Amino acid sequence: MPELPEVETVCRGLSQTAVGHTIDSVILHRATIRFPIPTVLPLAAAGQKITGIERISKYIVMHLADDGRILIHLGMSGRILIHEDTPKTPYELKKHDHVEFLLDNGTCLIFHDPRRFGVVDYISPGQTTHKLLDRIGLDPFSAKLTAAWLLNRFAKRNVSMKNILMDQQVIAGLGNIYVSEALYRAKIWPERLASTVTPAEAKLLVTSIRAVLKDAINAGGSSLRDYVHPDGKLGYFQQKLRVYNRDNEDCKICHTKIQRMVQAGRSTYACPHCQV
DNA sequence: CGGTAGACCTGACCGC
DNA sequence: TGCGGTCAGGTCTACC
Repeated sequence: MPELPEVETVCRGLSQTAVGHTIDSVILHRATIRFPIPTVLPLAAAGQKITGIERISKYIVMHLADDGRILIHLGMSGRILIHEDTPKTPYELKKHDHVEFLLDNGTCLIFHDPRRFGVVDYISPGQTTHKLLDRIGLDPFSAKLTAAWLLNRFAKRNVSMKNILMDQQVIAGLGNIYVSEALYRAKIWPERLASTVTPAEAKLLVTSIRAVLKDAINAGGSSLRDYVHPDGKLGYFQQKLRVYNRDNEDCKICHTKIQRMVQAGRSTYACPHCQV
């Protein structure tokens, strides 16, 4: 369930359970995901203490004591399961458990990804660039993200608001759910061209994006358990969604029917009355 | 360069 | 119960 709030929730869970502990071993059960998982990962990571967990947009970065890093992206269906291993309750490997990280405190971290759109990569200590990290845009919570910055990026862009907000090279972290939610709060119709956005709209959009993500992170905090005992479904913030997946249901503000449309092959939801 | 389909995968669900 | 179609939280790559 990975957009930025879910990734943030995973990172907070990992910070609590994994930071300060040493990786005893890494087991690759299936290295053929979106990109092949480097075969050096187990050797490079074994014996390394995890010194920190960082979220970079939707990427999870696990910092190691020797300044190496493990990079994880959850794709569409990825999860990180945290299992407290004891001699009596060893972790039972399940289908689509592709990587196991065994820590010295008995914790077992499992990268689980049925659709295999996710990424697990190893960045060695000296490596300063990365194909995937180098191209991502501003974090939504970055102070650099202002209405003026957005207007500049939106200028003469001949794409819909939905699609430009999905573009991770502009703002990195929004996904299909929260783009609809942010545009609803900002009262902007998803098919509007980016170049037509006004300064006032851009200002409201910035606050809307942050508010939506913050709300979801707060709700996601209570769904941390899902990553320990995953049940495989949408988290608690599903109830908090105002337009996403609410096709033909009433707008919570004006009671107009929420409309579903398809943009770039993905569902978008919006209120035809509140959003212009 | 900007913009857009297609590609990669599995699983859940729905109508027949 | 089975089968085919559709849809799903992402984003890279190839092509106009």
